[in-house]
Amino acid sequence: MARGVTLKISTRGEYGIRIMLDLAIHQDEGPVVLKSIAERQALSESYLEQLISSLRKSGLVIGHRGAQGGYQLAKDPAEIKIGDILRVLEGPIAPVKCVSEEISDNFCSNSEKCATKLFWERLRDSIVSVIDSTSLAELAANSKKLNQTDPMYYI
Amino acid sequence: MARGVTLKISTRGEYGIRIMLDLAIHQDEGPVVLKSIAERQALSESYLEQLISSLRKSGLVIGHRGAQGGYQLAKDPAEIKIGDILRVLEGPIAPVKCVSEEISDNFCSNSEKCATKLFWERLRDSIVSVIDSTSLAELAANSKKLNQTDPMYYI
DNA sequence: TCAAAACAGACTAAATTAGTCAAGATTAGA
DNA sequence: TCTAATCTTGACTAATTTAGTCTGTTTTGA
Repeated sequence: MARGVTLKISTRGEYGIRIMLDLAIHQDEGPVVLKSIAERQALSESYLEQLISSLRKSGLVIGHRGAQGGYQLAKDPAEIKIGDILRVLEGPIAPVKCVSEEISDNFCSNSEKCATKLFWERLRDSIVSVIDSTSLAELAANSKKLNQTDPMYYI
Repeated sequence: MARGVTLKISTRGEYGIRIMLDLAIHQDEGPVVLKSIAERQALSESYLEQLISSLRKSGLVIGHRGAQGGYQLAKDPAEIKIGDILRVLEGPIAPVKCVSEEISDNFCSNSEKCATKLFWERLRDSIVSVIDSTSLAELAANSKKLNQTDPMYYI
């Protein structure tokens, strides 16, 4: 059986980060229209609409309707962590459900005597520390450094 | 939309670890029949057959056929890392495919100029360091410590 | 020989993923 | 005020993956 890949995220999180990074890079150009993001990233505008809708409802971006409208980051890129984006688009971080970040509904009666639970918690904490210590501002700075001679930046 | 959970593994990996831990704990009782593992863990024997088949083909366990048969670990539990089990049952570690542990088929032409790739690599390495630094022997020792007064151990 | 066990692999239902599509609401500017 | 640009909502769908089930075959110790 051709298996996939372990501990992966879906396109929601992956594309969501690209949307946010695009907004961070074009921050001082006024509202950015979704169509231009979709074109730069070569992704479906309809799909991105779905994703940015979640980002807006969660307060990470602001939408301006009507002509001359578009989207903007709601906060300073330094204040937005990659973990924030992933949690909005993919849910709480948890390699297995018994160590979810959200309050559990004690479905597992053996929690206190569970040896693997300690392991899963260790893994979760390691993931959390990486995604919550990286900000959009860092990624944007990296992107500029990598592409400073290039008219078109890549994400 | 009710979303799931970020960076999770499937039941293949989760149950696979429980199988292996069960085998480690019952190591000196001779071959362990799958049925008894299925009963202790309250999981479907048919499904576990599928999983242990992969574990056997990959050389992590040995199967003894016929009457008085069963399964045994192929190596010392201290030599078996959790990462070995996860890779067999779930595939290579990769939060997104462009940073898969396996050789990539350069599907992404922008790799060198990709700011997010550096981030994904950091996340992958952090995950890998946790799963490859924990052995079955450690989990088994933990389990014994947590359940030493209990006639039935829990995993 | 026979019962207990591993082994093989086709099959399936449900859930998730990765979108598409159509219709409406809001606003800036002519 | 009109209208084009843009956001916003949400129902819908095809493909894939997950999480198993089921039926049978082979091997082996007693």
